[in-house]
Amino acid sequence: MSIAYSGAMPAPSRIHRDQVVAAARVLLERGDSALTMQAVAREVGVRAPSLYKHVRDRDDLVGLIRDATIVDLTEGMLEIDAPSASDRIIAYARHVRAFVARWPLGSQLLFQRADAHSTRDLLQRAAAPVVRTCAELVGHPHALDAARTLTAWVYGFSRMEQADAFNLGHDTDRAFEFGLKTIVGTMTPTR
Amino acid sequence: MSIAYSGAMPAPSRIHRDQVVAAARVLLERGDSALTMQAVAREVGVRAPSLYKHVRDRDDLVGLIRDATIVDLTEGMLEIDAPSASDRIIAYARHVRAFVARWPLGSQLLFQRADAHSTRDLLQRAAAPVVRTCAELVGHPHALDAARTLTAWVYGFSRMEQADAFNLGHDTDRAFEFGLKTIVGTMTPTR
DNA sequence: ACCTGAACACCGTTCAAGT
DNA sequence: ACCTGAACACCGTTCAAGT
Repeated sequence: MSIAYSGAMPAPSRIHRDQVVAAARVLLERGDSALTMQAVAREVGVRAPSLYKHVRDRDDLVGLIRDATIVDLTEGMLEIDAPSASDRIIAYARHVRAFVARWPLGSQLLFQRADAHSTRDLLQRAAAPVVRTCAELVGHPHALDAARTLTAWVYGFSRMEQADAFNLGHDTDRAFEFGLKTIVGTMTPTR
Repeated sequence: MSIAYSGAMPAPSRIHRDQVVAAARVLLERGDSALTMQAVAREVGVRAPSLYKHVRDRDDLVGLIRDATIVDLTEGMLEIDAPSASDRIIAYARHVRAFVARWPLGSQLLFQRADAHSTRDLLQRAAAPVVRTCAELVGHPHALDAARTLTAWVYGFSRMEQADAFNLGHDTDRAFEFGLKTIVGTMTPTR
């Protein structure tokens, strides 16, 4: 045997917090009431009380889901690399829409009141690529305002779409592209 | 005594469903976990089991909160009456923002998945004034698209604001007016 | 015909006891 | 040092018994 091992050695953790959070994210998508500590525990092959070695309580777990969701979204944003700034903005918006469609419940946590400083940092990091690209398009003085306008719209639209509000159902893609063109149009004056 | 009364007469309901829902709306704003059947019951002066004469279960109650919230929002919209169409659009947007600020948790229900047909109808009725005014501004072909773009933005912005996301804190009013001017600007070409 | 106490199921959480 | 069964508190919900 390659590694010295003693039977009296403390038991190494069989699970990692990331696995817990990942399992919880999936369960949440089956509805808020599906996210029970027992279900999460079963999913990671352990009993419910063991989870409290990795998360403080259920609220803490939900907070961790939120953080993981923001990080996941950010990673997708960072993979986007289009030549022109306006193409990049468009790609960002489409990515957010697809992300919300993939994690409808999880993405609802994004803009839930967040007191935790760390969460606010993560949100800021997620927004950075959009703000940067907006700066290229409209200059620094209005970059932040423009980025917020785009973000608010794309988030709101995606949420409405998931809720199937306003009978958006019929032609969602067309409706999305209309709004996108409208918003991006204000950043790229015809020349 | 003015009304004939018999002691054997069935007891008339001491509470009305509207009171239950109204109490529940207020409790929800203290956090989702504050909305317990017992708390609602206490608020209307009754015991928890009695509530089941008026609502099917807790999920049903939340659905009723959502519906009442939409109706409340709609009533506020209908009170708005500005001379010019663009002034009305601006007033609608500001009203939504103020409404979300007043009912942050309740308004989160607005764009939660709704299967109930009645809820979809209520949402449509809430949107009607905005759609109508957009038609005045941009003509019928794009009225729906324009209304959706505005609605998505104002809802998204308000939600971000309530979440205190992106450190919006500093100058929210200015940020809101910037976005509003941007969106309304696309509906009222400078002439 | 509404209201209630008692009872039950289920979930979050703690903790002493295992390994 | 992690894991677990047992136990407890709390909440949603049902129901038989009151009026």
